[in-house]
Amino acid sequence: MTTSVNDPPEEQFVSDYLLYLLAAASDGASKQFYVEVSARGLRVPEWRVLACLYDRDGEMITRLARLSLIEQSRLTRIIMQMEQRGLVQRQSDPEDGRRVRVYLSEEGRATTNELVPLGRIHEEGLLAQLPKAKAKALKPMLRELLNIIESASDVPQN
Amino acid sequence: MTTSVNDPPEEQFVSDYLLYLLAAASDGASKQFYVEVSARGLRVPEWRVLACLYDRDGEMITRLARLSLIEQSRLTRIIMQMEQRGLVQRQSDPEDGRRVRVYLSEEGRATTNELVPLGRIHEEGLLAQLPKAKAKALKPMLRELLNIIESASDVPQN
DNA sequence: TCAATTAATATGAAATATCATATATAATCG
DNA sequence: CGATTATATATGATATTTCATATTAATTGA
Repeated sequence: MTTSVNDPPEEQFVSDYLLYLLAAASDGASKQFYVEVSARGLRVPEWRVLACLYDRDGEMITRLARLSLIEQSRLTRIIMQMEQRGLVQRQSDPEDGRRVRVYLSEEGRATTNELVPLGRIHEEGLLAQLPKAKAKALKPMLRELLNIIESASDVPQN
Repeated sequence: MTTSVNDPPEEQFVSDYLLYLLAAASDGASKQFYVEVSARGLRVPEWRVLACLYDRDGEMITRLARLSLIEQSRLTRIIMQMEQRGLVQRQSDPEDGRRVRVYLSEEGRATTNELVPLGRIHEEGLLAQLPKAKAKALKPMLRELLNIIESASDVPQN
């Protein structure tokens, strides 16, 4: 197998680099689902917050930040915006006045209840295009990788 | 197995959501490698650009943007900064005056030549913590997923 | 109990990103 | 050819993000 001098140079690194594959897959998948997210006037970080609250309504800012992969001071401002738009309500924790707990509003819950199933459908749609065995193996593998990564930085997450 | 009323509520969605697993793994892995990146005065997007140029020195802005997962106007400004700092040089394509081709400078190449092997080592370190079979399967699986994602939006990438 | 320390969130100021669109060049086609 | 359309990059204006640190509340331990 020969290579013409005018062919694009072979990629040696990026396209086979784990961190690239992860970033590209994450980015691409997220852009796909952005169709649904943006149709509801949201951006991806806001959707992530809603998804976290779907699982843990009333969670505090710091933990939401960890779960949603958003830096704390940024999340604080995102939550403030979301409160203005009526998607969530903030309430300081009576047991620890430092904490601000974030709750879905009616509207926020309605939107979330729409998006979560759509997210599952989107995911199924992606996995359905993989051979069955691989589709079954992908998420457990990512979870295992994630455990490895998290145990390295050993901040006992959330 | 019972659940105390005071246990944190079970996560139902996020921690098992493909897009979360991808984002969290990507984010976490990238943060790990950021130790090396920041030690060289770079941020992650700049490192991504260097890595792309490692494979394709002289690539044009638009394609670099696709490869490095950075929006074009943002990349334009990043490249300008990197040129100021002496990491790359811009040169307009003699065959197509609209194109700006980006080349590694000596210094840029030196830094890249340090980081690429470190990236490989980091990757190996991560994969080494997975059972062998899974370590072997992970990247091909991600590549397959990425193909699916890219073929969906069918902009014949780069 | 009251310093001192730790933890949670907010905020100011600067840097960066985003979105739409301008500009410049190239390609197409009547 | 010359007009029209398409492509590549840059830029302006605004919004967002970041980083360091301020503020407020809780915890610890002398």
